[in-house]
Amino acid sequence: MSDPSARTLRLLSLLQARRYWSGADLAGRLGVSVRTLRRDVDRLRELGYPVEASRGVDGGYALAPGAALPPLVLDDDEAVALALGLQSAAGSAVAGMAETSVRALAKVVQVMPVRLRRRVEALRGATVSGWNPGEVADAVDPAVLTTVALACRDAERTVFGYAPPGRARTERTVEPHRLVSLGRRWYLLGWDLDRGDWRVFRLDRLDAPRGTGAVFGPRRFPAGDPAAYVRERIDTAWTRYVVEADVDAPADAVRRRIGRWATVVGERPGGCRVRIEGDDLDWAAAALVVTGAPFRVVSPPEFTAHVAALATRCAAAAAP
Amino acid sequence: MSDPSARTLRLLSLLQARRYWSGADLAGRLGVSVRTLRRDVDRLRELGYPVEASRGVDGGYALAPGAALPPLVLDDDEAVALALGLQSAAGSAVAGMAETSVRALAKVVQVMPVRLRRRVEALRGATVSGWNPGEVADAVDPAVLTTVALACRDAERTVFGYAPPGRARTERTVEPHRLVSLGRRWYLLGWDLDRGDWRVFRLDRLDAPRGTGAVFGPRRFPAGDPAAYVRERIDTAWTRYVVEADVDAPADAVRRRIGRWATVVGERPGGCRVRIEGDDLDWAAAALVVTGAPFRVVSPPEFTAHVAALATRCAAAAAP
DNA sequence: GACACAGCGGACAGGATCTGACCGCAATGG
DNA sequence: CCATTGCGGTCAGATCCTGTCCGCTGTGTC
Repeated sequence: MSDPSARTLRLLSLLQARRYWSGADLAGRLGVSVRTLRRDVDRLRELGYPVEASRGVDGGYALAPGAALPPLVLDDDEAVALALGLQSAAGSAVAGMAETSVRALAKVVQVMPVRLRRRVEALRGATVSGWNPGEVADAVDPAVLTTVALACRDAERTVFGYAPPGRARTERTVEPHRLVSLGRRWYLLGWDLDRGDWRVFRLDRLDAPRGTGAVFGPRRFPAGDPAAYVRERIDTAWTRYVVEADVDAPADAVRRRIGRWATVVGERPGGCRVRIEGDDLDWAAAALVVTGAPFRVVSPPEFTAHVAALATRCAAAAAP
Repeated sequence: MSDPSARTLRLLSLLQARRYWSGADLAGRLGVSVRTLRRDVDRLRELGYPVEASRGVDGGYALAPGAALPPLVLDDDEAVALALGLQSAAGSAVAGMAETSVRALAKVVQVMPVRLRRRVEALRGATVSGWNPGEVADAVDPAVLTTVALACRDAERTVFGYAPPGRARTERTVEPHRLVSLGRRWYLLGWDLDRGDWRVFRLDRLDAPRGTGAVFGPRRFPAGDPAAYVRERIDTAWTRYVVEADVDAPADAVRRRIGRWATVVGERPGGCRVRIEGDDLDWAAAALVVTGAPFRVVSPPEFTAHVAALATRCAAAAAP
């Protein structure tokens, strides 16, 4: 361990693996004298990573939170957990969070050893995403997601198969521009080389993407905000409904149980009104079932009919 | 940028920020000659990070997956996404995944700048966890989780408030030993200094934990496997039920929609039998509702009654 | 097949850096 | 008051690092 730069990296990882280190310990681990260790610590501090030192008996060093996040040194298990966590965060509904998660995920996956990638694949089967179950069928393969994200970041020409609804699968060659997450779907905005025009692709209809290795120069996207462009272009025909219902349970309790899917829009003693938006009436009904409380449908009429049908369905299910 | 170790770190981060770099670009960014850049690249390779180089026109450098994950250099947004992702992964049901996620999360949080930590806090409110809603009330505060995880890792004596069910909150001083995740609850196994014995604490009943700074020597846990010990000690009295039902929908479709909560235990043409385990009958009923298909309750009798009640509840809800 | 491009790596010399040793000093806690 | 532990100055010698120069080797294009 003679090389200073290797040692600096190693020191950083040691300081992340355990909080408190005595100077002698660290010096021993790095195979240098304490004096040199002190110099290394100084170097880290100059690089902006605040290493705190305490003197006296039980003194030692600890890496404190600083202005910037230091390079994270993670072991195998942690890396796998991270990849899985980011995958689930990629399905998050928070604006902007999904894109960022995918970016980070792509970064990690790019340099992740193959054996770890295999572990992630294997575990992904076991950990189903927490998405609205009605949408799981449309879920994007994380491998596709990260491949495309990397291609966007690196401006790398990409080939993939694409199957528009009702039409045959074709091969496309595209200069990927931006990934856009709308609702719970992912879209790729890119310049279609075969068509010679900007196109929007739904990621769940896209398969086997691979970079060609060819890097393209920056092509200006003319239409301003990519997200807005995608929003205009996509098929907004799928039924979108807004369900409202009165629930005979305190707003707090309701929020606790179904706050993820519903918003409380009105409150009264012992009850509240909730609104559920989505594109699956069964799901809305299920949410109201989970409250465990009596409720009354306010709107829309289709939902009233749906719940009535559900009543007979349940009655039949409980019949001997 | 004269210091080699700073430069090495920076090179690593550049290689993570973009995939392909030409030698000249990298040298320019680092403020050194191409020759020195080559030497730096060699250094990285010696450290075990496989930097691939390609020659000829459009040649350049790229960081490839190697034997070990290189230190990850993340920007602010990515770090926040990572923390949120790991938080949700900490609620994952996959064995062992939860513990690892928490460990990684603790590692990140320890060195995360305060401003980022605040952003994570703020966003956590917005992104509700994907847990079984029936359990959200028992959710552990991630701050508590990470603090305790760090204390375990660093063998740091810890003080916290603890409120056993039905008894008053008391202050405890503990040498934390292991975090155990069982079902969807978290437990801390530790040596209670006041009681002079090993104790198990439920993390959702624990508040305001803080390290005392005192590091304790390794105290051997005598009873073998901590997880088994905790499993024995905890209150297993909460009702646990197993619901089975026949659903008139193909197994594939059912799995796609409610695979997260139910397992398909039998298959027949056009239908299948599912099993749902948990501690909330409403939740099981909701899962069946989400299938959108007719079903029949097989067992247990309580559930038949529950579904019958649900039928009347729905009928009432749909009544004008 | 010739050519340009871009990475590879040897050699070299001057200068900068790094290291361990030794020193006294400054907090800290018992 | 004392042991412990980190801090930082100084020094000398060894080491390294850097830019320059050069010829070589793949790669893709014309």
